[in-house]
Amino acid sequence: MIVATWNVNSIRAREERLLAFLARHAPDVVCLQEIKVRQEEFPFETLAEAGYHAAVNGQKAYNGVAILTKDEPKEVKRGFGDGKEDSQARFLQAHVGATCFASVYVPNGGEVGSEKWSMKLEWLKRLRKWLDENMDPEKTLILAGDFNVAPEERDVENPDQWESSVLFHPDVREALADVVEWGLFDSLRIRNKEAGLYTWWDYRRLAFPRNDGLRIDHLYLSRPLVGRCAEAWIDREERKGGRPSDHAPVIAAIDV
Amino acid sequence: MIVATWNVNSIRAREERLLAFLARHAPDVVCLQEIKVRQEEFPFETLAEAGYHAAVNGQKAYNGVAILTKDEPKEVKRGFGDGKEDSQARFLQAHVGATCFASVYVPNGGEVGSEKWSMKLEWLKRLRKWLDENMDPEKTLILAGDFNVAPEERDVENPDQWESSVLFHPDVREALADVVEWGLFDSLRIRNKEAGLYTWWDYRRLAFPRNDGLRIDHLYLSRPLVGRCAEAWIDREERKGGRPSDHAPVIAAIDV
DNA sequence: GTGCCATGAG
DNA sequence: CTCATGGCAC
Repeated sequence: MIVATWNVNSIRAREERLLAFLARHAPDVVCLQEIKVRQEEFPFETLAEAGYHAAVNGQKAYNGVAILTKDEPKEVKRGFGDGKEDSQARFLQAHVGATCFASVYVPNGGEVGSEKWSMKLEWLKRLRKWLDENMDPEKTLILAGDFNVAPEERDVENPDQWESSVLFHPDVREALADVVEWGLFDSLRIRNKEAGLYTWWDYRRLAFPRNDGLRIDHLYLSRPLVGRCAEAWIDREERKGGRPSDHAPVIAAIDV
Repeated sequence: MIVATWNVNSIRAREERLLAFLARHAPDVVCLQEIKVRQEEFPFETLAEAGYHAAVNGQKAYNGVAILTKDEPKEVKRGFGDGKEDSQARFLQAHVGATCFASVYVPNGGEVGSEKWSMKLEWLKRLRKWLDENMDPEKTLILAGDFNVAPEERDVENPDQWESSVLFHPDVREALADVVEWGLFDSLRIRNKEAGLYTWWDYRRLAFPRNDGLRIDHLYLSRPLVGRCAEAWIDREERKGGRPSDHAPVIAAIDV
C-alpha cells in the first residue's frame, strides 16, 4: 500500500499537478492539506475520474484538509470532536479497512510569543488529547500532514537561523515530541537517518534552489505498522517545473 | 501582407494564446489593445523569440496598446501628440516601410450621458483631428483597434437592446462616422456585407454561445490600400477553448 | 513568491 | 464572467 501526505497550497492551483502525482505514484491513500476550498468547490468529479474517493474538511480561503482513497473511506469525521468550536478546518479522519487515517494541518504559529503561537501549542495539546481519548496505540493508525514543526537539528538546513522561529523553536519541538510520545513513529526516520531531507522551502528567499529547507511534513505510524513499512521518502521531483507547492509530498510503502 | 487587430484583455493572461495566434496566422503586423501592463512588464523577449518586434504604449492596470511587427517599426509615437496630457494609454503609431499603422483603444464610455461618455465622444474628435493634422488620405494608413462602437444595425445582434448603450448609441455612431469620413475604409465591409459578424461578446450573460455580439473592433484602410485588400475576416476560432479574450481578432490580407 | 480575499472595471 | 488592484497569510 502506498500512502502519501502533501500540503498542496490550494487544490485549485494544484489540480493538474495533483492528477499527475496520482498517476505517477498510484497511492492508495493521500492526505492533503491547505486545499483552500469549501467542500462545494472541491474537485470531486475530476478525482473520481482518476479513481479516487475524497473525504473533505473544507474552508473558504485558508486551511482545509482532505483524504483521497482508492477504496471507499468509512467513519469520516471532521475536527477533533472534542466539543470545542473549530473555526478552522485542520483535522480530518477516515478509515480504510481497519486502518485509521488522519490528515492534519497544524497552525503555523505566526510569531513566537504571539496569540497564534499560543494557539499552535494549544492545538498540538488537543491533538495529543484526541489520540489519548480516541485512539489505541496498538491499533493501526496513520497520522500525516503538515505539522509546521521540524523535530530535530538534522531536519533543518540552518538550525541556528530557525531556532527562534515558530517552525523550530524548542517549545514547539517539545509539544510535537509530546504528541509523538503517545506512540507514533516517524516513517521517514525508520530507515533514513541522514540530515538534509526537507519537505518545505520558503517561496521567498528562493529557498528551494539553495535547499534551505525544513522537514515539517510528517507521516507517522502507530507501532503495529512500523515493521510493515518497507520504505518512506520525500518526493522532491514533484517540485520540478511549472508552479509547484512550497511543500514536497512524503510517501510511504506499507504492507497491509 | 497579413495585418491583424486584437483586444487581448491582458497580455499577461493571454500570452500563450497570443503566441498560438501568431504561429497560426504569421501576421506581419498586429495591433493590440488592453495589454494592461507597463512597458517594463511587456513580454518583449517571448515575442522576439516568436520573431516579432514590439512598439508599446503601456499603462499599469488598464488600457495599453501595442504594435507587433516582423520588420522593425520606425517613427514610433505614443499618444496623439496634440499637447493634451494623456493619462490613459490608448493610442500608438508606428511605420513599417511606407505604411503608417495606428493601434487605438477608444474609451468604452461608461453610461450614456456620464463623464466617461463625454470623454469617449471627445476622444473620437481628437482622433479625427489627429488624422486631419498628421495624415494624408492619399497615403497608406492602417488604423485598427477596439473602437467600442458598432457602426451599423447589421453589426449588432440585438440593435434595439443596444441602441441605448454606449456601444451603439446614435451619437457615438455619428462620432465614429465623422472619423471614417476623413477617408477611411472598413476592410471587413469591402467584401462582406452580411449581418451577424461580431468581434465582441459580453463575458457576463454568456453572450458568446448565443452569438449576442457586436462588431466594435475595426481595421480601417486609407484609400490607396482598398484595392490591395484581398480579404478581411474575423477570427472566431480564436475564442475556442480555454480562457479567451472577450474580443475576437480581425485580420486582413493586403498586397503591399 | 504564491495563494486567497474584496473591490472596481468592462 | 474575467481581468486588474491592494492587503493578508504563510
